[in-house]
Amino acid sequence: MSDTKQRLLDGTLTALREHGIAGISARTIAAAAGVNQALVFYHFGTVDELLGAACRAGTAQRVARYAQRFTEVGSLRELLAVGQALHVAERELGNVSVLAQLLAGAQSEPRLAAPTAEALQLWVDEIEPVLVRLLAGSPLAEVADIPGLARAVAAGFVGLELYEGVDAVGATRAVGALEQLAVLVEAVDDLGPVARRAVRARISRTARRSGPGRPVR
Amino acid sequence: MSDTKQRLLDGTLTALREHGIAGISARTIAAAAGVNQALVFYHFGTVDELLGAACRAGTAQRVARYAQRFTEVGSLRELLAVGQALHVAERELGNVSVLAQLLAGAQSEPRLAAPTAEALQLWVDEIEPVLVRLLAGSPLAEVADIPGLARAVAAGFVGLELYEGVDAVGATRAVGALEQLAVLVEAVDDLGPVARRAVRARISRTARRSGPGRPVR
DNA sequence: GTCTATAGCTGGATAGAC
DNA sequence: GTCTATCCAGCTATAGAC
Repeated sequence: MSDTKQRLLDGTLTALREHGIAGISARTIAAAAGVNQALVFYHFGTVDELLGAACRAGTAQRVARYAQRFTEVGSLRELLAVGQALHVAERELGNVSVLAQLLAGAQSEPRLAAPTAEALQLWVDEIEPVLVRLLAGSPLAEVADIPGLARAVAAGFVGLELYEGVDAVGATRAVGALEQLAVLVEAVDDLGPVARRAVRARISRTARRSGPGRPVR
Repeated sequence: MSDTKQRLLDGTLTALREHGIAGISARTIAAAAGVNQALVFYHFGTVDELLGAACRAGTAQRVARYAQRFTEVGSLRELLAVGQALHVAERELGNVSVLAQLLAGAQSEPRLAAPTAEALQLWVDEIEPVLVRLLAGSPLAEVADIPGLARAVAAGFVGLELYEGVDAVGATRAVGALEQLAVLVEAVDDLGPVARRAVRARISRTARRSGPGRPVR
């Protein structure tokens, strides 16, 4: 990868963090990258193409950096802790708030939809096996759609990132509350056999009754 | 409220839905509102001011429309169903995807932060009493920070809206999985006294142990 | 591959007629 | 209050020198 191309990819992420999707342009990107504005078009054709490429490359890099940590997660609360660490680190250097900006842009720019969906999927692909592992044998796993849950976690994380940008105190509080939810799930998993059977019975009964609640496969 | 002012407020929401925060301008707003471009500045001074005003007014209107339904919610899954209905209706007419756009814009436009935070708070103020009511007597309520949970729900909803724009199938699946989580919580609430005590004991033990998990008050 | 220069357009914002 | 006209900044994209 040529140096200039990489500088443009990095500069795109920096510019997205500083100016948001509303303030992005070949000029703001080039300024952040420290290169000439015309090189955006020489190397990537259009600004949107560069945005898509930066989204893919940047997310892949970040995901690779956290892959190891995900495999070491041993509980739902540890998963939340990794999410917290990721959030703090990425707020400074990274790619998650960038992903939120690109998701917002993709809502009305169809050409951004595919790259952003793929980038989010990279995170989902990390989260999903962790959940499969953590919830193995849990009553929840018997009725819940784990891939769906992984998607909810990834999407919810993006929503919390955006919320954090306008209300840091509220966002901290929200994360704390989610930790309590994780505690509940873990508590159910740690129940004795009798109570556990009761929960399981209750869950499968409810799941059978409710059509729209069944996981989509 | 003068007719033109209202048309501009409505036109702002339409323009945000059609072009996103990246494509918003006095001209696109005026076109959507069917008025002259200069009137944006006459009535609101700047585009950002108009964005803030539209955010407040539009959200207040939508929240009022759903307030009644929130009071009628009798279970967590009914709350999710209201969220679903809201999502479907707002995707066509509304204000939630607009809120996502404004949140994205607010990340790098400090003047948008206050209005968007207030708008999100309007939704939180609806969700919070519902959760208080639904979780009264639940083991979860004893350790969880309900206001925090309401914030997580609102922020997560925004994240799901953004995700839906790039992967509709994945988003549907995510919502289905959340419904299963609601089933779990309800199942715990419906347990007999013995099993219930076991869960409660397990939860408070874990809650005491984990510093960062305690609700912020 | 990288630069300067520029065409052509869209944007925020204002002046001034009505 | 609303319109036309306009200034000027910033934008995408390309042409052409180096």
